[in-house]
Amino acid sequence: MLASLDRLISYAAKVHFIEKVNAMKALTFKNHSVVPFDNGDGKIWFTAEHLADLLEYKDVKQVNKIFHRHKDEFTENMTTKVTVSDKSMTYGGLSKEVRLFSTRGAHLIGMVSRTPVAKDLRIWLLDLSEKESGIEVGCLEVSNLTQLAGQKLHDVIAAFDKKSFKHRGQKGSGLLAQRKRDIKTIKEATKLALQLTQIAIPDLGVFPDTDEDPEAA
DNA sequence: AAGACATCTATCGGGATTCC
DNA sequence: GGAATCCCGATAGATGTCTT
Repeated sequence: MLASLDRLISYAAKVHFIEKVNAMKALTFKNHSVVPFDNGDGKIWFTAEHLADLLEYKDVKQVNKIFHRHKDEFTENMTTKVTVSDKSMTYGGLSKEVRLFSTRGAHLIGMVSRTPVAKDLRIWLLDLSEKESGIEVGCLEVSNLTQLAGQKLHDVIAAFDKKSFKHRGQKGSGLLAQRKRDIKTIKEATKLALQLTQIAIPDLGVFPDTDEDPEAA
């Protein structure tokens, strides 16, 4: 009895946590609120169900119908199929395959859809796509650092390192090579910064193959 | 150039079937 | 059992032609 109560509380806590996380990630279009599918790659993915809701289709199947009519127009980064654990796609249960659409894929669905809201949805998706792809890690111009001084100089390097790790330091992101170049730049910048601020430079050693969180350091 | 009309094309939506 | 896929009739929207 107590054990099952324990499980119930634990489950309720998980559900509450998931709902809070989802609420934070929810995207709103008109009076529709959708939580993008977390495919583990940091990108925004919509399920056919999401798109059917956004396009105000009565039948969820319409999105898949549209996709199959135009499947030759979709590239790999526009749509993918994943296996999820259950309908909530977040917690336990049976597994099933679900088709996902990226913001570009969703936009293409919107292009061929003729529902009254399709036009507005296309604009919304374009904005979303721009925001998604507009992640600006920026660049660290070592030569420009001489114009900065003191703490400001170190702040700029730390900010760049943080952004670089966040957007390029994740496994599977395909950007680890860029992250290594960033680390090299950060080393140079740090060396220069320390010279400018007249502090002795410790030996930074060889860069590891696996990246570490600059926050954790 | 703009409006009216006819024709064509693609989508919608419901139902049936297939597949995992 | 449910998602994916296929089929088909109705129809909205696109396109081309003609007239003013």
